Amino acid sequence: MPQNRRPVPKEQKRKELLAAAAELFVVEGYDAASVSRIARAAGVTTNTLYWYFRDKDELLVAAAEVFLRALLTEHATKADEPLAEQLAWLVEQLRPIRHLVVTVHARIALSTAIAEWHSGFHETVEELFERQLPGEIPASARAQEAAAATFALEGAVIHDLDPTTTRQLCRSVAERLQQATQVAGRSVSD
Amino acid sequence: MPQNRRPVPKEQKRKELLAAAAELFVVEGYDAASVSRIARAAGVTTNTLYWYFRDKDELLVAAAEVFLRALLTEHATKADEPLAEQLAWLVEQLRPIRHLVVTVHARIALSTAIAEWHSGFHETVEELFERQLPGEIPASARAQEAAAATFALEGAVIHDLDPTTTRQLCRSVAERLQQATQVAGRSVSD
DNA sequence: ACCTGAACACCGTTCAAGT
DNA sequence: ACCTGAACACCGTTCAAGT
Repeated sequence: MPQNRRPVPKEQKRKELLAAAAELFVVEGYDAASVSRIARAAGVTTNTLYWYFRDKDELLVAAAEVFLRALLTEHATKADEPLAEQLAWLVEQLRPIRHLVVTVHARIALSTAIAEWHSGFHETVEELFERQLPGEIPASARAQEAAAATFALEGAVIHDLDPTTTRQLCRSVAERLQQATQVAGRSVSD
Repeated sequence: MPQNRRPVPKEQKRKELLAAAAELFVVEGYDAASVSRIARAAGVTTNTLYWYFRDKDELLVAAAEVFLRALLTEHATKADEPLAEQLAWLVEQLRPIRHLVVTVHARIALSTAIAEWHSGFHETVEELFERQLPGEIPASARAQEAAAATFALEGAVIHDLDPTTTRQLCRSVAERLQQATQVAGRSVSD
Protein backbone atom coordinates (compact mmCIF):
# COMPACT_ATOMS: atom_id res chain seq x y z
CA MET A 1 0.00 0.00 0.00
CA PRO A 2 2.85 2.49 0.61
CA GLN A 3 3.18 3.78 -2.95
CA ASN A 4 6.00 5.90 -4.07
CA ARG A 5 5.86 9.30 -2.39
CA ARG A 6 7.77 8.02 0.62
CA PRO A 7 5.52 9.17 3.41
CA VAL A 8 8.30 8.00 5.70
CA PRO A 9 11.94 9.07 6.01
CA LYS A 10 14.58 6.66 4.83
CA GLU A 11 16.19 5.65 8.09
CA GLN A 12 12.89 4.94 9.75
CA LYS A 13 11.65 2.74 6.96
CA ARG A 14 14.91 0.84 7.08
CA LYS A 15 14.27 0.27 10.74
CA GLU A 16 10.78 -1.01 10.08
CA LEU A 17 12.01 -3.50 7.52
CA LEU A 18 14.75 -4.57 9.91
CA ALA A 19 12.26 -5.05 12.72
CA ALA A 20 10.13 -7.32 10.56
CA ALA A 21 13.21 -9.31 9.58
CA ALA A 22 14.52 -9.60 13.14
CA GLU A 23 11.16 -10.82 14.39
CA LEU A 24 10.90 -13.50 11.72
CA PHE A 25 14.54 -14.54 12.12
CA VAL A 26 13.91 -15.18 15.80
CA VAL A 27 10.60 -16.99 15.62
CA GLU A 28 11.24 -19.04 12.48
CA GLY A 29 14.98 -19.10 12.05
CA TYR A 30 17.09 -17.67 9.26
CA ASP A 31 16.37 -20.30 6.62
CA ALA A 32 12.64 -20.52 7.19
CA ALA A 33 12.29 -16.74 7.22
CA SER A 34 12.51 -16.23 3.46
CA VAL A 35 13.10 -12.82 2.01
CA SER A 36 9.65 -12.85 0.47
CA ARG A 37 8.04 -13.64 3.84
CA ILE A 38 9.94 -10.83 5.47
CA ALA A 39 8.87 -8.44 2.75
CA ARG A 40 5.25 -9.46 3.06
CA ALA A 41 5.38 -9.04 6.83
CA ALA A 42 6.75 -5.55 6.32
CA GLY A 43 4.15 -4.69 3.69
CA VAL A 44 6.51 -4.26 0.76
CA THR A 45 7.60 -6.21 -2.28
CA THR A 46 10.50 -8.61 -2.10
CA ASN A 47 12.89 -6.47 -4.08
CA THR A 48 12.23 -3.38 -2.03
CA LEU A 49 14.28 -5.05 0.67
CA TYR A 50 17.21 -4.97 -1.72
CA TRP A 51 16.97 -1.23 -1.92
CA TYR A 52 17.68 -0.95 1.81
CA PHE A 53 19.92 -3.96 2.33
CA ARG A 54 22.61 -5.45 0.12
CA ASP A 55 21.48 -9.02 0.73
CA LYS A 56 19.89 -11.33 3.27
CA ASP A 57 23.11 -11.61 5.27
CA GLU A 58 23.25 -7.85 5.72
CA LEU A 59 19.77 -8.13 7.17
CA LEU A 60 21.06 -10.76 9.57
CA VAL A 61 24.04 -8.66 10.59
CA ALA A 62 21.82 -5.64 11.20
CA ALA A 63 19.42 -7.70 13.30
CA ALA A 64 22.26 -9.22 15.32
CA GLU A 65 23.75 -5.78 15.90
CA VAL A 66 20.45 -4.42 17.21
CA PHE A 67 20.16 -7.30 19.67
CA LEU A 68 23.77 -6.94 20.78
CA ARG A 69 23.53 -3.18 21.38
CA ALA A 70 20.33 -3.62 23.41
CA LEU A 71 21.93 -6.40 25.40
CA LEU A 72 25.08 -4.41 26.20
CA THR A 73 23.08 -1.35 27.18
CA GLU A 74 20.93 -3.28 29.57
CA HIS A 75 23.92 -5.19 30.88
CA ALA A 76 25.65 -1.94 31.81
CA THR A 77 22.96 -1.33 34.43
CA LYS A 78 23.89 -4.60 36.13
CA ALA A 79 27.60 -3.99 36.41
CA ASP A 80 27.63 -4.11 40.20
CA GLU A 81 25.81 -7.40 40.61
CA PRO A 82 27.89 -10.51 41.30
CA LEU A 83 29.63 -11.73 38.15
CA ALA A 84 27.93 -15.12 38.25
CA GLU A 85 24.54 -13.43 38.22
CA GLN A 86 25.55 -11.27 35.29
CA LEU A 87 26.59 -14.33 33.33
CA ALA A 88 23.42 -16.23 34.11
CA TRP A 89 21.45 -13.18 33.04
CA LEU A 90 23.35 -13.00 29.75
CA VAL A 91 22.66 -16.64 29.00
CA GLU A 92 19.01 -16.17 29.79
CA GLN A 93 18.80 -13.18 27.45
CA LEU A 94 20.55 -14.96 24.62
CA ARG A 95 18.64 -18.20 24.89
CA PRO A 96 15.56 -16.94 22.97
CA ILE A 97 17.78 -15.88 20.08
CA ARG A 98 19.95 -18.99 20.03
CA HIS A 99 18.73 -19.48 16.44
CA LEU A 100 20.58 -16.32 15.49
CA VAL A 101 23.69 -17.17 17.47
CA VAL A 102 24.06 -20.47 15.73
CA THR A 103 23.20 -19.13 12.29
CA VAL A 104 25.85 -16.45 12.56
CA HIS A 105 28.45 -19.15 13.16
CA ALA A 106 27.13 -21.24 10.30
CA ARG A 107 27.32 -18.35 7.84
CA ILE A 108 30.78 -17.06 8.66
CA ALA A 109 32.18 -19.04 5.75
CA LEU A 110 29.49 -17.82 3.38
CA SER A 111 29.43 -14.09 4.03
CA THR A 112 32.29 -11.73 4.77
CA ALA A 113 29.80 -9.32 6.34
CA ILE A 114 28.85 -11.98 8.86
CA ALA A 115 32.47 -12.96 9.39
CA GLU A 116 33.44 -9.38 10.19
CA TRP A 117 30.55 -8.80 12.52
CA HIS A 118 31.29 -12.04 14.30
CA SER A 119 34.88 -11.17 15.05
CA GLY A 120 33.80 -7.75 16.27
CA PHE A 121 31.31 -9.48 18.52
CA HIS A 122 33.97 -11.70 20.06
CA GLU A 123 36.31 -8.76 20.57
CA THR A 124 33.57 -6.95 22.44
CA VAL A 125 32.63 -9.88 24.63
CA GLU A 126 36.14 -11.00 25.40
CA GLU A 127 37.19 -7.48 26.25
CA LEU A 128 34.27 -7.41 28.65
CA PHE A 129 35.51 -10.60 30.28
CA GLU A 130 39.14 -9.56 30.38
CA ARG A 131 38.11 -6.57 32.45
CA GLN A 132 37.08 -9.08 35.15
CA LEU A 133 40.51 -10.68 35.25
CA PRO A 134 43.05 -9.68 37.90
CA GLY A 135 45.81 -7.47 36.55
CA GLU A 136 49.04 -9.45 36.61
CA ILE A 137 48.25 -12.15 34.09
CA PRO A 138 50.33 -12.65 30.95
CA ALA A 139 48.55 -11.51 27.81
CA SER A 140 48.30 -14.96 26.21
CA ALA A 141 46.73 -16.42 29.34
CA ARG A 142 44.26 -13.54 29.44
CA ALA A 143 43.13 -14.36 25.91
CA GLN A 144 42.72 -18.00 26.81
CA GLU A 145 40.71 -17.26 29.95
CA ALA A 146 38.42 -14.86 28.11
CA ALA A 147 37.96 -17.33 25.25
CA ALA A 148 37.15 -20.16 27.66
CA ALA A 149 34.53 -18.05 29.41
CA THR A 150 32.99 -17.00 26.10
CA PHE A 151 32.85 -20.55 24.82
CA ALA A 152 31.24 -21.80 28.01
CA LEU A 153 28.47 -19.24 27.77
CA GLU A 154 27.97 -19.76 24.04
CA GLY A 155 27.74 -23.46 24.68
CA ALA A 156 25.17 -22.99 27.43
CA VAL A 157 23.08 -20.83 25.11
CA ILE A 158 23.34 -23.01 22.03
CA HIS A 159 22.66 -26.30 23.76
CA ASP A 160 20.07 -24.91 26.04
CA LEU A 161 21.40 -26.36 29.22
CA ASP A 162 18.88 -26.84 32.00
CA PRO A 163 18.61 -23.96 34.51
CA THR A 164 20.42 -25.54 37.45
CA THR A 165 23.35 -26.73 35.37
CA THR A 166 23.47 -23.30 33.75
CA ARG A 167 23.69 -21.61 37.14
CA GLN A 168 26.46 -23.94 38.23
CA LEU A 169 28.32 -23.36 35.00
CA CYS A 170 28.04 -19.59 35.35
CA ARG A 171 29.23 -19.75 38.94
CA SER A 172 32.27 -21.76 38.03
CA VAL A 173 33.07 -19.56 35.02
CA ALA A 174 32.86 -16.48 37.23
CA GLU A 175 35.00 -18.05 39.91
CA ARG A 176 37.50 -19.07 37.32
CA LEU A 177 37.71 -15.59 35.81
CA GLN A 178 38.26 -13.92 39.15
CA GLN A 179 40.82 -16.39 40.43
CA ALA A 180 42.61 -16.94 37.17
CA THR A 181 45.94 -15.67 38.41
CA GLN A 182 47.22 -18.79 40.10
CA VAL A 183 45.81 -21.26 37.61
CA ALA A 184 47.00 -19.34 34.59
CA GLY A 185 50.42 -18.95 36.17
CA ARG A 186 50.56 -22.66 36.87
CA SER A 187 49.43 -23.59 33.35
CA VAL A 188 52.07 -21.43 31.76
CA SER A 189 55.00 -22.32 33.97
CA ASP A 190 54.89 -26.12 34.01
CA MET B 1 27.01 -44.89 -16.52
CA PRO B 2 26.02 -47.53 -13.90
CA GLN B 3 22.75 -48.65 -15.53
CA ASN B 4 20.25 -50.76 -13.81
CA ARG B 5 21.61 -54.23 -13.19
CA ARG B 6 23.25 -53.15 -9.95
CA PRO B 7 26.77 -54.42 -10.44
CA VAL B 8 27.31 -53.42 -6.83
CA PRO B 9 25.66 -54.57 -3.60
CA LYS B 10 23.33 -52.18 -1.85
CA GLU B 11 25.32 -51.36 1.27
CA GLN B 12 28.47 -50.66 -0.70
CA LYS B 13 26.75 -48.29 -3.08
CA ARG B 14 25.24 -46.48 -0.14
CA LYS B 15 28.73 -46.05 1.21
CA GLU B 16 29.98 -44.66 -2.07
CA LEU B 17 27.22 -42.08 -2.22
CA LEU B 18 27.89 -41.20 1.39
CA ALA B 19 31.60 -40.79 0.71
CA ALA B 20 30.87 -38.36 -2.12
CA ALA B 21 28.51 -36.40 0.12
CA ALA B 22 30.90 -36.30 3.07
CA GLU B 23 33.72 -35.07 0.89
CA LEU B 24 31.63 -32.25 -0.58
CA PHE B 25 30.15 -31.33 2.79
CA VAL B 26 33.64 -30.84 4.17
CA VAL B 27 35.23 -28.94 1.31
CA GLU B 28 32.26 -26.76 0.35
CA GLY B 29 29.96 -26.78 3.34
CA TYR B 30 26.45 -28.14 3.66
CA ASP B 31 24.62 -25.38 1.79
CA ALA B 32 27.02 -25.09 -1.10
CA ALA B 33 27.13 -28.87 -1.56
CA SER B 34 23.80 -29.20 -3.30
CA VAL B 35 22.15 -32.56 -3.69
CA SER B 36 22.61 -32.38 -7.44
CA ARG B 37 26.35 -31.67 -7.08
CA ILE B 38 26.70 -34.61 -4.73
CA ALA B 39 24.86 -36.85 -7.14
CA ARG B 40 27.01 -35.76 -10.05
CA ALA B 41 30.16 -36.33 -8.01
CA ALA B 42 28.94 -39.86 -7.26
CA GLY B 43 28.00 -40.51 -10.88
CA VAL B 44 24.25 -40.88 -10.36
CA THR B 45 21.13 -38.84 -10.90
CA THR B 46 19.86 -36.52 -8.21
CA ASN B 47 16.90 -38.63 -7.27
CA THR B 48 18.91 -41.80 -6.92
CA LEU B 49 20.22 -40.29 -3.72
CA TYR B 50 16.67 -40.33 -2.43
CA TRP B 51 16.53 -44.06 -2.90
CA TYR B 52 19.34 -44.54 -0.39
CA PHE B 53 18.72 -41.59 1.93
CA ARG B 54 15.47 -40.08 3.17
CA ASP B 55 16.66 -36.51 2.65
CA LYS B 56 19.72 -34.27 2.69
CA ASP B 57 19.77 -34.18 6.47
CA GLU B 58 20.00 -37.94 6.68
CA LEU B 59 23.04 -37.65 4.45
CA LEU B 60 24.51 -35.17 6.89
CA VAL B 61 23.79 -37.39 9.88
CA ALA B 62 25.38 -40.37 8.16
CA ALA B 63 28.46 -38.35 7.27
CA ALA B 64 28.80 -37.00 10.80
CA GLU B 65 28.43 -40.50 12.22
CA VAL B 66 31.21 -41.83 10.00
CA PHE B 67 33.54 -39.07 11.13
CA LEU B 68 32.63 -39.58 14.78
CA ARG B 69 33.17 -43.35 14.72
CA ALA B 70 36.56 -42.92 13.03
CA LEU B 71 37.52 -40.28 15.55
CA LEU B 72 36.54 -42.38 18.56
CA THR B 73 38.33 -45.43 17.23
CA GLU B 74 41.54 -43.56 16.67
CA HIS B 75 41.17 -41.79 20.00
CA ALA B 76 40.98 -45.11 21.81
CA THR B 77 44.60 -45.79 20.81
CA LYS B 78 45.67 -42.61 22.62
CA ALA B 79 43.98 -43.34 25.93
CA ASP B 80 47.23 -43.40 27.90
CA GLU B 81 48.60 -40.08 26.70
CA PRO B 82 48.21 -37.06 28.97
CA LEU B 83 44.64 -35.76 28.91
CA ALA B 84 45.68 -32.32 27.66
CA GLU B 85 47.35 -33.93 24.66
CA GLN B 86 44.28 -35.98 23.93
CA LEU B 87 42.14 -32.87 23.95
CA ALA B 88 44.48 -30.91 21.71
CA TRP B 89 44.51 -33.85 19.34
CA LEU B 90 40.70 -33.93 19.28
CA VAL B 91 40.50 -30.23 18.47
CA GLU B 92 43.05 -30.66 15.72
CA GLN B 93 41.07 -33.52 14.20
CA LEU B 94 37.78 -31.65 14.34
CA ARG B 95 39.09 -28.39 12.98
CA PRO B 96 38.98 -29.46 9.31
CA ILE B 97 35.34 -30.44 9.68
CA ARG B 98 34.25 -27.39 11.64
CA HIS B 99 31.81 -26.70 8.79
CA LEU B 100 29.98 -29.87 9.76
CA VAL B 101 30.09 -29.19 13.48
CA VAL B 102 28.50 -25.82 13.06
CA THR B 103 25.95 -26.98 10.50
CA VAL B 104 24.76 -29.74 12.79
CA HIS B 105 24.01 -27.14 15.44
CA ALA B 106 22.28 -24.88 12.95
CA ARG B 107 19.99 -27.65 11.71
CA ILE B 108 18.88 -29.08 15.06
CA ALA B 109 15.71 -27.02 14.86
CA LEU B 110 15.03 -28.06 11.26
CA SER B 111 15.54 -31.80 11.39
CA THR B 112 14.64 -34.26 14.11
CA ALA B 113 17.19 -36.69 12.67
CA ILE B 114 19.92 -34.11 13.25
CA ALA B 115 18.54 -33.26 16.68
CA GLU B 116 18.64 -36.88 17.77
CA TRP B 117 22.10 -37.51 16.44
CA HIS B 118 23.35 -34.38 18.13
CA SER B 119 22.11 -35.37 21.56
CA GLY B 120 23.62 -38.83 21.11
CA PHE B 121 26.87 -37.14 20.20
CA HIS B 122 26.89 -35.06 23.36
CA GLU B 123 26.05 -38.07 25.48
CA THR B 124 29.02 -39.90 24.03
CA VAL B 125 31.45 -37.05 24.47
CA GLU B 126 30.33 -36.07 27.93
CA GLU B 127 30.43 -39.65 29.09
CA LEU B 128 33.98 -39.75 27.83
CA PHE B 129 34.83 -36.68 29.87
CA GLU B 130 33.01 -37.83 32.97
CA ARG B 131 35.26 -40.87 33.03
CA GLN B 132 38.16 -38.47 33.66
CA LEU B 133 36.52 -36.99 36.72
CA PRO B 134 37.44 -38.17 40.20
CA GLY B 135 34.79 -40.39 41.75
CA GLU B 136 33.24 -38.52 44.65
CA ILE B 137 31.55 -35.66 42.80
CA PRO B 138 27.80 -35.05 43.00
CA ALA B 139 25.99 -35.99 39.80
CA SER B 140 24.88 -32.48 38.93
CA ALA B 141 28.39 -31.12 39.27
CA ARG B 142 29.68 -33.95 37.08
CA ALA B 143 27.28 -32.92 34.34
CA GLN B 144 28.36 -29.32 34.61
CA GLU B 145 32.05 -30.16 34.46
CA ALA B 146 31.59 -32.40 31.45
CA ALA B 147 29.46 -29.78 29.70
CA ALA B 148 32.01 -27.06 30.36
CA ALA B 149 34.78 -29.19 28.92
CA THR B 150 32.71 -30.03 25.85
CA PHE B 151 31.78 -26.41 25.23
CA ALA B 152 35.37 -25.28 25.56
CA LEU B 153 36.53 -27.76 22.94
CA GLU B 154 33.60 -27.04 20.63
CA GLY B 155 34.37 -23.36 20.93
CA ALA B 156 38.01 -23.90 20.12
CA VAL B 157 37.05 -25.89 17.03
CA ILE B 158 34.34 -23.58 15.77
CA HIS B 159 36.27 -20.34 16.24
CA ASP B 160 39.51 -21.79 15.12
CA LEU B 161 41.58 -20.51 17.96
CA ASP B 162 45.28 -20.10 17.24
CA PRO B 163 47.50 -23.09 18.15
CA THR B 164 49.15 -21.72 21.28
CA THR B 165 45.88 -20.49 22.80
CA THR B 166 44.33 -23.84 21.91
CA ARG B 167 47.08 -25.69 23.75
CA GLN B 168 46.66 -23.51 26.79
CA LEU B 169 42.93 -23.98 26.70
CA CYS B 170 43.26 -27.75 26.46
CA ARG B 171 45.72 -27.81 29.31
CA SER B 172 43.45 -25.85 31.58
CA VAL B 173 40.40 -27.91 30.62
CA ALA B 174 42.32 -31.09 31.40
CA GLU B 175 43.57 -29.72 34.70
CA ARG B 176 40.08 -28.64 35.58
CA LEU B 177 38.58 -32.05 34.81
CA GLN B 178 41.12 -33.89 36.92
CA GLN B 179 40.97 -31.57 39.89
CA ALA B 180 37.28 -30.88 39.80
CA THR B 181 36.59 -32.30 43.24
CA GLN B 182 37.45 -29.28 45.36
CA VAL B 183 36.10 -26.68 42.96
CA ALA B 184 32.84 -28.47 42.35
CA GLY B 185 32.41 -28.99 46.06
CA ARG B 186 33.03 -25.34 46.70
CA SER B 187 30.63 -24.23 43.95
CA VAL B 188 27.85 -26.38 45.30
CA SER B 189 28.17 -25.69 48.98
CA ASP B 190 28.31 -21.89 49.12
C1' DA C 1 15.16 8.39 -4.90
C1' DC C 2 12.18 4.77 -4.26
C1' DC C 3 9.42 0.83 -5.66
C1' DT C 4 7.54 -2.88 -8.64
C1' DG C 5 6.54 -7.12 -11.99
C1' DA C 6 8.73 -10.23 -14.14
C1' DA C 7 12.43 -12.98 -14.84
C1' DC C 8 16.84 -15.85 -13.67
C1' DA C 9 19.31 -19.69 -12.10
C1' DC C 10 19.03 -22.35 -8.61
C1' DC C 11 17.28 -25.38 -4.55
C1' DG C 12 15.37 -29.93 -2.15
C1' DT C 13 11.96 -33.18 -3.06
C1' DT C 14 8.41 -36.10 -5.46
C1' DC C 15 6.23 -38.95 -8.87
C1' DA C 16 5.10 -41.63 -12.70
C1' DA C 17 7.47 -44.42 -15.59
C1' DG C 18 11.01 -47.46 -16.98
C1' DT C 19 13.87 -51.99 -16.33
C1' DA D 1 14.62 -53.49 -6.28
C1' DC D 2 16.78 -49.87 -8.40
C1' DC D 3 17.12 -45.79 -11.34
C1' DT D 4 15.60 -41.91 -14.30
C1' DG D 5 13.32 -37.50 -16.71
C1' DA D 6 10.44 -34.35 -15.77
C1' DA D 7 7.99 -31.67 -12.85
C1' DC D 8 6.83 -28.96 -8.34
C1' DA D 9 7.00 -25.26 -5.26
C1' DC D 10 10.22 -22.75 -3.61
C1' DC D 11 14.68 -19.87 -2.91
C1' DG D 12 17.84 -15.36 -3.13
C1' DT D 13 18.89 -12.00 -6.38
C1' DT D 14 18.71 -8.88 -10.53
C1' DC D 15 16.95 -5.85 -14.02
C1' DA D 16 14.29 -2.96 -16.85
C1' DA D 17 10.66 -0.10 -16.14
C1' DG D 18 7.75 2.86 -13.70
C1' DT D 19 6.89 7.31 -10.70
